[in-house]
Amino acid sequence: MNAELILSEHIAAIVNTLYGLQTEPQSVVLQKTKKEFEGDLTLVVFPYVKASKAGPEQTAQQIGEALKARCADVHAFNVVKGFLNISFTDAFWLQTLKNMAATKHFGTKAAGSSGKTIMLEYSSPNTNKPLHLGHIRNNLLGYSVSQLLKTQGHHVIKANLVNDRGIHICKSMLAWKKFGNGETPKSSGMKGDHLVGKYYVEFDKAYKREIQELIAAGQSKEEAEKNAPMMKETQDMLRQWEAGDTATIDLWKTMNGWVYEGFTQTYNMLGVDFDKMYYESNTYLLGKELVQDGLAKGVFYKKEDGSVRIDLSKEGLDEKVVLRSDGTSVYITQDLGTAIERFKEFPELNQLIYTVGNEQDYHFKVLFKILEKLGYAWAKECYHLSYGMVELPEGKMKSREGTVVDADDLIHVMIQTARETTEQLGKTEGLAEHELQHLYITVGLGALKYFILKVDPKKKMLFDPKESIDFNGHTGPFIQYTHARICSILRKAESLFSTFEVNTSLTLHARERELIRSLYEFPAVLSEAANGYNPGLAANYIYELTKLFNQFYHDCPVLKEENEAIRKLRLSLSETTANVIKTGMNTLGIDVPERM
RNA sequence: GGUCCGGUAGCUCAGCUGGAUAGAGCAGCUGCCUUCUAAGCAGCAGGCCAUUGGUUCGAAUCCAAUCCGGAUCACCA
Repeated sequence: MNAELILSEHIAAIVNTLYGLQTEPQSVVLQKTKKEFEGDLTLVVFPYVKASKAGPEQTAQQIGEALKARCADVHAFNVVKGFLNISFTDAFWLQTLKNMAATKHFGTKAAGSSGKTIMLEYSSPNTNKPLHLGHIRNNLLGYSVSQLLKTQGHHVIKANLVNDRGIHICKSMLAWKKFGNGETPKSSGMKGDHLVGKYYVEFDKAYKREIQELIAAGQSKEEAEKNAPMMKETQDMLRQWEAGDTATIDLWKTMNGWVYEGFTQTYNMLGVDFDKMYYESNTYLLGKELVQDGLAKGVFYKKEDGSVRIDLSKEGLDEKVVLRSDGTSVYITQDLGTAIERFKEFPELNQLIYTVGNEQDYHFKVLFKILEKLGYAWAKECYHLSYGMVELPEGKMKSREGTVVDADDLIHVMIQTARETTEQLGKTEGLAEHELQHLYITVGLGALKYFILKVDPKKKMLFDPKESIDFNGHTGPFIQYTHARICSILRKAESLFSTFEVNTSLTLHARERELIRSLYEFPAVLSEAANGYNPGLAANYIYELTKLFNQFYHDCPVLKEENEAIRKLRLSLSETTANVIKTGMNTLGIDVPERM
């Protein structure tokens, strides 16, 4: 029942007999007919004019006539220049709708049906400061891609590798010890991650003061940065941590605990979750033994200074250190170790995806190349889901300059705006208080998530805090609103009519046909979005579909339609549209309300 | 400097495996609520697809060069 498949088989056969070609059906290129022309699918006939020894119009005419003669689903065709526009019969589209309406979870493949297991790592925050807008993009993207992969029948393990150790955490710890006076989230009323973030800023202030003093005392900037007591103490603290000093470890656990409580709240608001938590404090030593392995295999080599390196200059990359001269490992060593560990832990793993910003493109190139050189066959199944930075009108967000857009603040503003808008419109009488609260969250976050996910992940995106995120037009709430409208019809219809059946001998209204055609594309869109790791494709499709529904809604009465068969068709069409909107938005992690 | 990514309406973005007159939304202007939710629908206006050359029946799309912006090239993570 696939429109493209039907046509391409017939067309291949036609051009082969007519023009003596040997065209495969797969190589017949069809495209959606442009809106301003009559038709469903369009064949560009230029590739065949040489063989047909006729002009483009004539060739198109010939193919069109042959097609209509041999394919019962083809209703009509027209030729514009070299373009053959083909229309299917209404019966074909009605049958298509009937099938879609009868398919449970239309557009998605059954869970686990692909037999593929994919680990997708995302979020991976540092525990020294709260989440900001950049993390939001990461979280939403990672979660959405995991949802998209699931629609293709893959088993997905969502993983979060928390960077819970290192010099930056020690900075917050040191500042808290020095200036904190025992402050806790409880005593301050602050969310734990924000409290720890506050001391990270405190550290920076104190550190900068010390540097200024040392410079004033005659040291160079570099010397001052190295010699500042705050920095020395932090490094001491890191050493104590690594040595397992009880007091340091206790403080570390306490403060990380605060951060986790805060993160959990933010994750819950964003509606993202994880199947597997990893902590760098457990994994940072991984990968060291691998260095021996790499040396033995001749992949790595040891320099005179004792450091171990790999030369990737032949691959167009540089020389990369994998073990410092003091024998400690660097970031990439850990990453090598954890990757290998994960394939050991999950032998069924087919793919490993890292959701990390494009500033680390180079890092992942090197990482995957080293894994390949070490002889791991799965190295080619590692993928860097790289995304662009979120920028402000002034440029990049800089935490030190206080220009970051805080995740919790932004979420709060979105929910607040959703409340104000909803109250202004006043369409929610009868909803209980907890339902209203839920609605504000759904709409506020719907706006935020859609705003971020509709943009191609690869591209950097701009966020202007002065212009709040819209609720009209190409937005999440527009789509949610349409869904609520459909639900309203369906609620009323339920009490009136029992079944929404499709009579395939009806004549379609142009709006109906457009809508069915759009619904029909849904499975292909989901698979394309999943294969390209691009939620933006799904987001833009849902918007197009929603716009079409609103036109249909405007032009075609549903409940008020007097012809029963047409009314039932429209109800079925409405219901299928609502399902597709819901399923589609679900891949974006966006909930759709039944009333708003 | 090497490598990589990007440059489409005033603004934010689609379109990029070559196809018809380059699309949306916002902002601006104009209509449409006694009729299934106006968070909607319809319309007007807005463009040298950074520039130049090439490939061909055809280029926003592919190639090259140039200009502009960003990232990266740590014994940081």
